[in-house]
Order: sequence, then C-alpha cells, then structure tokens
Amino acid sequence: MTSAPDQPPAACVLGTLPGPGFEGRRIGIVDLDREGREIGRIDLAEDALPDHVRDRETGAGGGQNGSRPRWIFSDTPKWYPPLLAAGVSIERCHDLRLTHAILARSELVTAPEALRAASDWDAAPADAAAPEQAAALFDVDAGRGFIPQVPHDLEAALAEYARQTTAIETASDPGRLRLLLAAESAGGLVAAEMRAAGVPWDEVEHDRILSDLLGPRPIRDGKPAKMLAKAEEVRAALDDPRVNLDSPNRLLAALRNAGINVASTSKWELRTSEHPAIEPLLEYKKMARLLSANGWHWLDEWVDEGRYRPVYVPGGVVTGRWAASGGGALQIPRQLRPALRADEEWRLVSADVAQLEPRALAAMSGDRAMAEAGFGRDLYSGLVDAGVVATRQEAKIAVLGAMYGSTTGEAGALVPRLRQNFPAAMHLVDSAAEAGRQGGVVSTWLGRTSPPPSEGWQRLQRAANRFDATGADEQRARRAAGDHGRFTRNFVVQGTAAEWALAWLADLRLRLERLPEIDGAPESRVAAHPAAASGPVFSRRAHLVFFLHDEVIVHAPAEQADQAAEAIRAAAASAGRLLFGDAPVDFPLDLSIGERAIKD
DNA sequence: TGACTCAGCGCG
DNA sequence: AAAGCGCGCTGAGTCA
Repeated sequence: MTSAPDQPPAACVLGTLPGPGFEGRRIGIVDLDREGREIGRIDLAEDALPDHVRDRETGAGGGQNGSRPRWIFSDTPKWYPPLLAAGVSIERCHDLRLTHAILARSELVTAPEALRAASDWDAAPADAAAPEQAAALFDVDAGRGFIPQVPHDLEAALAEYARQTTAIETASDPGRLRLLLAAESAGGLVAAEMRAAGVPWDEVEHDRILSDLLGPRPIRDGKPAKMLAKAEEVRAALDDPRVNLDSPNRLLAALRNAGINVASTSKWELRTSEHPAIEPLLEYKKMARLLSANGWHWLDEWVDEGRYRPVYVPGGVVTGRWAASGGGALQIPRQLRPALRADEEWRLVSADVAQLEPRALAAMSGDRAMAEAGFGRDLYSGLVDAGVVATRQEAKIAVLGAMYGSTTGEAGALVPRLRQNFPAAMHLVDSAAEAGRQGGVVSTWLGRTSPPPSEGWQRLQRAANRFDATGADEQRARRAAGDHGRFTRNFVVQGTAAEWALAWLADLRLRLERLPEIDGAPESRVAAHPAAASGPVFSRRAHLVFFLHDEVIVHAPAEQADQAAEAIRAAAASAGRLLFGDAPVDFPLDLSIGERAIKD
C-alpha cells in the first residue's frame, strides 16, 4: 500500500519493525497527511532505505512541487549517517529525542504529563563516535552508568509523535515552539552532515606549527626538544633541577622554595610575579597545553585523509547550545587556525556574528536604545559613542558583566550604567536572575525552559529557613541561590542566542543545498562512513563544515565562494526576521573568503 | 587496573 | 588583577 499520487505525504514516520527478519532487519514507514492521519504504510529491508528516501526526496514519492516530506525519526545520529554514506540527504526532519527534551520541560507546554511519563525518551544523545562501545556497554554494564538510548521501533515512534503533536497543539504558543523544534531538528541534520563532510585540515601545516613551537615530533612518546629545553630553563631559574613542572603540587612547592609567593600555579596568578622563572614557565605551560590537547597524538586520532571530524552534540548544553564529544571541536586553539585549509580550487568562507548575545538580548527585550547602539556597527563602540562608557574595553566588560551577573570589580562598577541606559534589557536579565534565585525556571525567546534547581539546592534553601539554621547554613544557601540566579540570568541570553544561531544554520543549509553543482570544480569528499558498504561520497557544491556557537565555515568551490558568502549573509538576515520580526536589531557578520579560515 | 576528582586552560 | 555564564579535555593524584 502506498500513498495516493495526488496527495504526497506531509510526514513520514520511520522505525524498525519487531524481530530480526530472516533476510535482515526491516524498516517500517508510515505516511501521514497534513492533519497527521495515516495515509499509507510500507515496510522494506534496511538496505533498501537509502534508495527509498532518495526517491521521496527527488521525485517518485513527491519530491517535486516543493513537497518533500518531513522525516520523523527517533534519533538523527541513528538514522541519518547511513543515508549520508549512501549519498542521500534529506530536506527536513523531526527528531523525536531532541523534541522530547524540549517539550518535556518547556513552560509553553500546558499538558506535559503524558510526555513526561514516556521516560524512555529522556535519553542522552547517542554517542555517534562509538556506537559499538555503547552497545558493548549495554551488554556488560546494564543498569550501572549506562546511557539509555531512545526506542527506535516504529510503534514507539508513532506513539511518541502523537504525544508530541498533542503537546505542541495545546501549547500556549504553538507557533514559537514549532519554530524552535524545526530549528533544533535541522541542527541535528547539520551536525550529521558536517561530521560526514569533515573540516578540510592541512596535516602538513599542523605539523609545521607544532614543530616551530615545540621542536620536531619526538620519536616515540617523549617530549619535543624545544619543550625540554624550556623546562630546563625554568628549573635552572628556580634552582631546582628535578622538579616536575607538570605537577601543580610539586611546582607550587618549588615556586615557594624559590621565594615566589603564590597560592596556585595558574597563569593569571603567576603573571603577578617578576621572578625570572615566570616567563619561561608560562611559555612552558603554553607548550605543554598545545602538545597534550592538539599535538601529534590528536592529529593521528582525529584527522584522517585531510578531514577533521569532530562529534557534535546538538542540544548537548541545557541552554540549547551544541556540545561536543571527542575531538575538542569547541576548543580548537587560534594557534591552529592556519591548519584549516580548503581543498585545491576550493575556498573556505568563514563568518561569525559580532556580539551575538547582547544583540539577542536587545531584540528579545525590545530595548530600542541598545538595539540602536549596535545597529550597523560594533556594539561595544556604539556604547562608547552613546556616552555610556568611556572605552570599548569598558563596554565589553560592562556588557559581559550584565549578562553573567558580575557584582564586584570593574564589571560590578560599570553594570549600573547599563541599567540606567538600557532599562528594558537589564530588566529582562535582572528578572531572570531573580526567578532563578527563588528556585524558579526561565525560558528563552522560543520557549526552551531552564532545568529547575536540583534536590540538593532545595535542601540547602530549606536548611537555611529552619529555626535552628546556622550562619553557615544561611551563607551556603545564599551562595547557591546566587549561583542559580546567575545561571538563569545567562540562560535566557545564551539560549536565545543559540536559537538565533540554529535558525541561521537551518536557513543557510537549505540555501546552500539550492546552489548548483559546479561542473568545472574538482570534487570534495563529503561522506565516508566507516560502516558504509559504498565508497566515499563527493560534492561539487558549497557545504557547511564547521559551526561554533556564533561562527560558521563553509567549504565552497572557488567560483561559488561569493554565492556562499551571500547565502551566509542572507541566512543571517532571515534568522533575525524569523525570530524577532521587524525589531530594529541587526546581526552583522565578519566574513572572509580564503584558502584558509583566517580573518585579518 | 579502572573510576573518580581536581587544577588548569582552550573555546564561545 | 579578577570576576561573572556555558562547555571538553588532559594529566596528576587518590582510592579501592
């Protein structure tokens, strides 16, 4: 039974069917119309899924006339990588796991009970890096520290989708929530696509940077020569020829013996001392950091055939930001930026948003003065021009202090000026902080809601309210309340900024997909799944390769680079309108096109 | 030996 | 100078 040709399905629910079949696993697909009614149901062998999806996306199943379906599946890392490995990409999806996580907690949902009861959907993301390990964990370690996975079978998916549909329809603002869920799910697709494509990485350049700074790669696992020499320099200056510089305890003792009066070995504290050992020590620490975090070992492990493939975890941070698991995608040091390098005859188009978070705050709070300070220019300089603060540096400290809840030091002194000049924006974050201090929850612009404080937090507050509470009890409770207030203060800003970035990414992805393939351009490898029976997949079109909170990098054929840049700009403008309508807030980009992802 | 915490530092 | 939000990763150190 298939869908009627005159009405292509609006959505297709995907899931596994019970029992390992004789000829291998089978997949069920249920077609739904716009009202969510079932209009068709088929089943097919797992191997046949990519071709089937391709047909639906490109023609036979309704790909024409703008009627590609929304694919509904349990978990994007489970379903999408094999499709990408077979050269099949999809336009839209609804990720049941990501959606569940948002709906079960959102203040906008008026009837969350049924969703919350379906607790097998409260799962950590699948570890896309090591599905085999996760499976092994299940066998050996069931019940102890095991990360539960969501159900992948068709009936469970249909039931959960029905619960989610009800929750959305009865929400206090379904439109807002739908926007958030579409963006979140699109983010899931982007994460899988970027992992498949990988960041083009120049291993020779990376090795050159390491060799320049640390000395040539040592044979076996020893430390490189320049680092050893630097360590000797430090030990000589400390007059302690044996001390292990990598051990904070022993280093601290050695520093004290040399008459350097510090309480820790962190670099901001060390900088306060003038001792001749300090400068080489700080250099040594920098070298040690580079070697251990992004040295040759990292290169061997994470870069393969010229591609760096970090594991992104969409929705991995409570605020809605992405996290990363393995590969350190969130912390590629600036030192290594020159190693990001486009393929031959390709370009990297890099763009980041200047001051995304304060702009999101201005937009969501409707603070016209703040919006105006940043319109068409650097927001921090705008604050200086408006006479709010004296220098750009002060502006930055004040704005960060306002969003993070600083109360002391320079930031604490500057924040009141913002409160005076931007009352709407400051009222929004101050209210969020107050809600958090009281133990309440707060929500982003599109309705992602913060987690309530933990049981331990509640216990502290109760203890402080007892008749026999000590001063220490009260102090602990006050401190915990303040911590949570700063968390909720930042949550609304960071979370709304993350929503803008997701909308940007989702829109950009579709714009890039609509660009033509360039006949003359060499191919770029965009998928090579280890488990794929098929070979690598190639592209001749611009595609996303990196995303980090407020920054994207697109890999584009040289002659398409300008179009890719325009797509990035257009997507940013579109994201602003989608979230904030006609609010007078812009999101200006720093954008560059080059062989390398370096901005001047 | 593995599982844990902590200090320290990279990113936004 | 340090502080005030969110992360992940490494190596040292500790415990069993």
